[in-house]
Amino acid sequence: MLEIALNEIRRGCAEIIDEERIIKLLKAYYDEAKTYTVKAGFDPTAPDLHLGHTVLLQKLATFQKYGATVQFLIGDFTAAIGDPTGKSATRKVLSNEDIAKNISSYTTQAFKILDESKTEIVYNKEWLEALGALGMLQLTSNLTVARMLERDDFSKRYASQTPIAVSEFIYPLLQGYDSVHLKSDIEIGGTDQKFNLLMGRQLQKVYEVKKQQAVLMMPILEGLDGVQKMSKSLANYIGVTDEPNDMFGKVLSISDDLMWRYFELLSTRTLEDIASLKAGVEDGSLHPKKVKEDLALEITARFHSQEDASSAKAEFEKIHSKSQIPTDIQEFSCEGEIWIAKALVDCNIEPSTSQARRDIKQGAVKINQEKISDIQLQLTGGEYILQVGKRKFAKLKVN
RNA sequence: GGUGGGAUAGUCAAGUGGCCAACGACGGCAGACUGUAAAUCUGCUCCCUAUGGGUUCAGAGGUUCGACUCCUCUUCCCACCA
Repeated sequence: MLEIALNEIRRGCAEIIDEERIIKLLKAYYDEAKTYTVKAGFDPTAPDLHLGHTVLLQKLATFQKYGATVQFLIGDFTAAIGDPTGKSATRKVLSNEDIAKNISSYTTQAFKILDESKTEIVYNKEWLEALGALGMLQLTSNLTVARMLERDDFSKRYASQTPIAVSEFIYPLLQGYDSVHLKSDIEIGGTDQKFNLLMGRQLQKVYEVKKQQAVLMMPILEGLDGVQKMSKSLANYIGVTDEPNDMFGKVLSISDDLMWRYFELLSTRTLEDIASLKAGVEDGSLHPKKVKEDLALEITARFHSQEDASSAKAEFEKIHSKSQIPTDIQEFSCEGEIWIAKALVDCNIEPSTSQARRDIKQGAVKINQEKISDIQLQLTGGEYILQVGKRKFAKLKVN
């Protein structure tokens, strides 16, 4: 029993600190039905979750399966202040309303994966605001500058003379203090959070919370390009609220190599299953496309439904494999005659008539499945299916 | 506070008086090839019913027949020194 649980917990992890502690907690759960807490912090600045976030959520769900209560920590305190971090564009300071709105959409999305009955939503504003200047000073006195500079990010920036705001030193402390207040048994986060996660351990020791939290780090999920981390700003993400068709298509568009990574971190299949799939692909008995389709189905079904997933698959095949026209196309209409380039722009499938001309010249534009080459073409009365490239469709009615 | 350097298309980055709608790289789009991909090859990548016209090189003025290029001011960045 314990072995199985542990293996599942270890799956895909980048690093575990104090695994002994986790084993003890699991043992206590099996022997005495004692539960424990797992903390994970979320930043309510971005209301849309993508698959990168779900890696963490799924790990939390695994813990729930094995006796954990999840402390779903919302960093509303830090969000209200803003983050001066130099590297990414300075975070906006959010209004309370925005934060509240983000939080509610956040949690609805999160509960597609997490078990709500075993989740406790906590807000760090509650105790951080109460900390006060004195508490803050006490907190900072636990740490030396030298220790702070151990953090990779800081030391690099210091060496390269990139500015570091003093408040940036405070953030890890606050995050660590969250663990003190919540008396978390385990905290999980991305590998980029290592320093902050360890801070929780250190502060728990100082503040004499009986035990130090174990730390489990998940790797950062690569985006669709397979190189950079999945993030909204890089537009290489799969959002959990994406339409089934989009979601299915996006999963299918990842490279074969990346697919295994997604299997490990996102699929609920067992590791043995995945290993045998991989072996099958390697010896040629399984087509990689087929395997990837299964992954796409699984992921789509998780956030929508089994039916949505299979119809997304059918739709996809219709468009791509058989190069037919999708079922749902946006419809437009206009009066009288219309010039083809203008029509494409009006139907939102081309950004400008200049671009439309170029695409027509290149043979990327089809009307009713027929390639066209005449830039001057005028459309007169009738219904047309306009297509640019493989993906952009529109239906136009000319009256 | 002082002294230098910089701001060019989605990003990086050439261009230092006309040959500039602006080299190149990345990204993006399209075509071929495929498995829908990836890799590869090719073309395109400011706007406009276009063998032409318009608007661009941080902003505002100026010099000049002509300015991304020279001058002045403004804004913002960066480096060195305090």
